[in-house]
Amino acid sequence: MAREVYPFETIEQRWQAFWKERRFFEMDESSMKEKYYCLVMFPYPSGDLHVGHGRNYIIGDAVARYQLMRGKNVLSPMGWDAFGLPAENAAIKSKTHPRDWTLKNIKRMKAQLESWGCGYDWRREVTACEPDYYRWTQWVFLKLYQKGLAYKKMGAVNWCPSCQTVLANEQVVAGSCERCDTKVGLKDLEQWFFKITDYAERLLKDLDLLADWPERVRVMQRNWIGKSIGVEIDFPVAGFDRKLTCFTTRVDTIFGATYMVLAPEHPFVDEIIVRSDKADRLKKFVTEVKAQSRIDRESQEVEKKGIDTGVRVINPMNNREIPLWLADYVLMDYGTGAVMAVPAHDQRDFEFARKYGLPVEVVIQNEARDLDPRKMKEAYVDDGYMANSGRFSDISNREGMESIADFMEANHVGRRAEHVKLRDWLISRQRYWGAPIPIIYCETCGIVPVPEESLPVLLPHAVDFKPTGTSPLKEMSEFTETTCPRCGKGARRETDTMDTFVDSSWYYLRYLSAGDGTRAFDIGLVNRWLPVDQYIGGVEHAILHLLYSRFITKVLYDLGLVNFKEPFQRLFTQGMIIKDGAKMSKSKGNVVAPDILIKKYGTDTVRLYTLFVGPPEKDAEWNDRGVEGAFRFLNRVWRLLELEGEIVRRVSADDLKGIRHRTHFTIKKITDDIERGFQFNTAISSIMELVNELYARANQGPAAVLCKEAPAVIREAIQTVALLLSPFAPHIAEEVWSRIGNGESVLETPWPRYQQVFLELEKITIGVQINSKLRARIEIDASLTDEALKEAVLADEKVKQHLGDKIIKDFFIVPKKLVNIVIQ
RNA sequence: GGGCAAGUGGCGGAACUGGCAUACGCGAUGGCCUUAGGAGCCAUUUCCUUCCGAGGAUUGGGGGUUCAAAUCCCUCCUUGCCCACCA
Repeated sequence: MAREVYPFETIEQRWQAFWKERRFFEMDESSMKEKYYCLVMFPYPSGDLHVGHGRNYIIGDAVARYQLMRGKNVLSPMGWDAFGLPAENAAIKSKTHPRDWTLKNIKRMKAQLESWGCGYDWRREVTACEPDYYRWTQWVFLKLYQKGLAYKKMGAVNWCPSCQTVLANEQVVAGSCERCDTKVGLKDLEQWFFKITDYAERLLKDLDLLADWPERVRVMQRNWIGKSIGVEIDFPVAGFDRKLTCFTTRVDTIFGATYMVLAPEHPFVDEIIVRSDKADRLKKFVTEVKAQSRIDRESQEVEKKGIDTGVRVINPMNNREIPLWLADYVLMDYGTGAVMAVPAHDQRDFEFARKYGLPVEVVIQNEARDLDPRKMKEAYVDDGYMANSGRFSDISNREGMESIADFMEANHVGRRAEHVKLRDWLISRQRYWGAPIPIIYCETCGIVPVPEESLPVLLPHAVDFKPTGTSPLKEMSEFTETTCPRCGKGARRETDTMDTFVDSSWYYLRYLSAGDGTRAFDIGLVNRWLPVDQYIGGVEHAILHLLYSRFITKVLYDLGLVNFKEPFQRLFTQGMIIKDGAKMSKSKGNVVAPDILIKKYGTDTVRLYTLFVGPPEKDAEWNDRGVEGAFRFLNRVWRLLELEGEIVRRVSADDLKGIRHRTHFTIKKITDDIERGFQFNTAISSIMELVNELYARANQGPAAVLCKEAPAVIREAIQTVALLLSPFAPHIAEEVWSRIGNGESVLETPWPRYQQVFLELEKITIGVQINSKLRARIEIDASLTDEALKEAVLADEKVKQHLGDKIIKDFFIVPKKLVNIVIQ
């Protein structure tokens, strides 16, 4: 049996064609209107999109449509983060070329985006794996190279000894290679890095400029950069003519240092081994630690282990000799790779000292001054008073920190220093499917950058994939063999490609100049359109992508190529869509495909439900029954067209006041909800309330007298429903508007404005509390004075009943809301 | 272990600056319409008690501030996310 539902299919097709034909989403460079750059994070083209992905694009589209109606010149572009590992995996598995696989997915996903009714300026589409894009990614690399911000050094990578291949962290499953199950180790390789640490301070400080970013994202970035303030201390090594420097944030505990620990990778370790009588045991220890994969090394499960080197270092504060150990818990790439261990006041040192029987000495006392190393079960890490610290004893440890630092600087045994956790950005990938690093190695000239005019370094198309995942570029002489741009002699090309995060760290600039074969971006255009007014994407990119983009922007700023310091003015991170308690994924089999739902209920329903399901910044559970609810609502909206006359015949003068109030209240509410952080869920619920009120009027008895104003007021209400609904359910909104509105398209109609006079009511209902308990509700004139209000409340029968003859102690009035009568 | 969120009906969630808790939707129940209802419309729906007037309880638990607390403070519990040997 056919259900009587609104003809969503024809409506949606018609309006999508109309928008395209009228080019509503093509940004007009010559327009004098205020610009609005609405950017949704460009997707990795992995194949089918599900409703969880859809949330991202639907939010972005709703924002773009709202801003168009606010009269802005909106730029809403879309592109593809098209390089990356999955394409290579697919190539190996199904014998397709990564490019074919990627372009096929792009085609499919583009069709899905269009079926959602999302409007983009497709003239500006960018595809990161195409030469006209990655040519400029290579150009960005050269800019960093010229500034000394791209450099080569040894770096450790996950290595599968059986496949002879570098593995990404995600290819290491429980310490073993995902393909052949061999135990994965670390291997040092020459790698390209970007010197992001040079920008750590600015990346940290400029977070203050990003007041419109979610606080939690700023906190995550701050923690990731991880600045700590402390002191670098030089410890002379007994019997060696050298010092070991360690960094500490707790210089106040220096008198309690009972041993020092080096990372096994520390360069001094080799010197020790050469002169040690237990060289074999030390070598064995170092080898064991180095054999651990990164995952194992950083796992908390594995117990810390260490070994005494026999060497002793001298504490510069008290000239005491303490033993030097090696331990796997000290990392070479943080601080100096050497740690002074204070077991009494650091939990990790405490556990290590207890395990190996090293002394524990209290140098910070608690309030009760009763800390005793023999009785301690854990380290005392709080503030306290200096103890056993020579002339620094008895002052507070905070004071001690400063005094000791001053002393060290004066006596040249240490200095104040800052360290950051942030590491330089390793951009080399031993992969095929990425932008080739534009570098040439020449026997005579050394490392030579490819000249800008020779870009792009093209990725060869005809390649042969090994099942092990080894990059095929290495063995392609037609790629590797070249001539040196400097001396003309034979030379060899770099075969590493760039991390895909490089591609995505500048794409928002390319949209302004997509297709321009002469430059990466037009400086004038970029400076006019950036920073992005609203960036929208998943919180999983809160750290890396956003940090790298900020970094690249700052580098371009320093090069005078852009005039803004931050690329993204406002950031919105939407929550995930959950199904059956878990994130949607193919492997879990809980994916909700949008195509079926769109076919059954139409795009507007899917869009409306997606926005209604919950606050967009939070995770939300998908419920197919809820989709039906959204569909019911849109059908109710549709039927307003035929109910209009009925409502007009049934409304009284009072009803009209109520409807007009509700109409204008809804305009205000929705505008506030959108402006105040995209609260689409409550915005939609208030449209539902307006529609519900119109239905209530349609179902009551006919009015005694026909109101002259009725047709205009009811028409205004229905038109308002269409306009307010249009960012969320644009197709039905257009259809309703075109049938009863005054123009062709809602997109050419200004966003409605509310009138203050209609927001104010003559009669209001207030709650009456007696001793904070609600006892009555009374209707009063809104204009009543406090005195008159009090009188009216006390005259109410129900109130009188509850008051009895009790004495009124206090009478609180909350204007237009409630009163609270306090009695004995 | 650290950091950040969050805990409200059977469910998703609302409540803006401390001011009528549970808007809106889902589900459920009843009615109307109907040959039929998996359409539509209407009504009820936090829980307990009820003589049907109403009364009492309620925002993870406990305590506090206040005329007034989901909201502020203290404390405990639970869940989720991110980071994690960071010296």
